[in-house]
Amino acid sequence: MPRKTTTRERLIGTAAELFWKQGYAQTGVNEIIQQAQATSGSFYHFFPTKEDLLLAVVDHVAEIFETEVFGPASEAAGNAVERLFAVLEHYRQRLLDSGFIFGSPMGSLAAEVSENHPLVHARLVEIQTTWTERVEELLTDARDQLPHDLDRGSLARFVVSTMEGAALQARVTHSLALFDASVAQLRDYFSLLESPERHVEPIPVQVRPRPRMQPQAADWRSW
Amino acid sequence: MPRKTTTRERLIGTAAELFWKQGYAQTGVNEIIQQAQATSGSFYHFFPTKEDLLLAVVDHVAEIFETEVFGPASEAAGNAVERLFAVLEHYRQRLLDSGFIFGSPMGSLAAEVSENHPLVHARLVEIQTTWTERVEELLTDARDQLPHDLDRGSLARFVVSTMEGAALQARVTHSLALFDASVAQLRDYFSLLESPERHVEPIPVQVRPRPRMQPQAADWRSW
DNA sequence: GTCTATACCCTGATAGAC
DNA sequence: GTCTATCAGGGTATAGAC
Repeated sequence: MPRKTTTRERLIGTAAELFWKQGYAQTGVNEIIQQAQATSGSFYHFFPTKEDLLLAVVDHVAEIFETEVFGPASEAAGNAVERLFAVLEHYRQRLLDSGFIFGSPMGSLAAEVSENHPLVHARLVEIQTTWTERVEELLTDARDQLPHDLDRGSLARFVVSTMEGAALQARVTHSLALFDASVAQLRDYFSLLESPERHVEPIPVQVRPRPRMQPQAADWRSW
Repeated sequence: MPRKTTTRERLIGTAAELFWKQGYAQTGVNEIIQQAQATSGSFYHFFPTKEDLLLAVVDHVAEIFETEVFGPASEAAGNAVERLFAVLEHYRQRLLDSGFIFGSPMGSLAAEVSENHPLVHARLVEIQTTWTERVEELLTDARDQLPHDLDRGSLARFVVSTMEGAALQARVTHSLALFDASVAQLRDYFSLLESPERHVEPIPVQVRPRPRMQPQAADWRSW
């Protein structure tokens, strides 16, 4: 892999950064070309339109999450819950390394782009779904540490929402305070879930079956 | 208040909607003018530049949150925790009424705009801080229902992050599934916090003082 | 305060030589 | 695959009459 960076790769990489920093619409093609040290001709050779570049950037981001956030975390030490928090730790590191521009890159792109670019929007939803499934898998691996009546799908969605919200706010405030607070609270929640009085083994006799959310969530119709 | 809508108000209102839906940069001034049934001349009479309109829109959104999300919730029935969840319920309603456009309006604007418009960015951070304080006040009102050693600032940040993340994702997926799941989990977390074995009164003798997050969060340096 | 008309620039995109 | 030169169109903003 001593191969040098190709023009195509440079274009995608710098476009990704500029899109995170300034948004898609605010970033001109010329700006990308200039900063990637390419030319107009080669740009339109690789990407017939700006939207094609956007799609490539989205895939690029998905790849980063795979290779630098979820991937490494799944090989982290400790039990499944620890691996889940390793995901957050890696996210945090990306946030820090990028000077806070890598905050909810999917979410903010989606917010800007969803209306006018259905193709891109569909891809973004797809990626987000993948993340939620990844988290749910980790929760399934951790099922023995968690209450047996836990709604893992719901908890996975919660984790992803929190992750994205915290990252977005870290980006906006240029500070990790909110991100760290959120992670700490999430850890506290997990430690309560893992506590013995809550963690009843799948034994017929159930100790004080505290009513879970679903019943009283009746008025929160889910669509 | 039978006063008719002024041109200025119409401009701000439609601009707000268009900015949420398409983003700031993707929305042309002409588009706003047309949809608000105004004209170029009157537009630039009120707003010397497009950025000035953006500032007005941001304030408008803050006002909506005040009058339709936080305000009504603070008069809701029930204890302080219930009032907190009333905030989320009102947010949910706005999300629904707007056809999911009103999802993290501050967060997504901030993401798009922060780099190039320092003034707007500052205002957005300020507003976000206000929300966090509002939530923290509610938690303070609810202090008797919560563990006495609870870090309320941290929990408030967590609630806001979750709220924003869930709203953003509701918007992206055009579904309340993630939002509702997040609220349900948050409720579960609160119910665990409120549970008797956790809720030790400020009595010298403390029952099984489970270590809270702060100690083990040492490596999560907060900036 | 509101209108019409228009200036001016930067945008994404193309053509065709090398 | 890469370059330079250039186009057509939409962008923000202005001028000046009413």
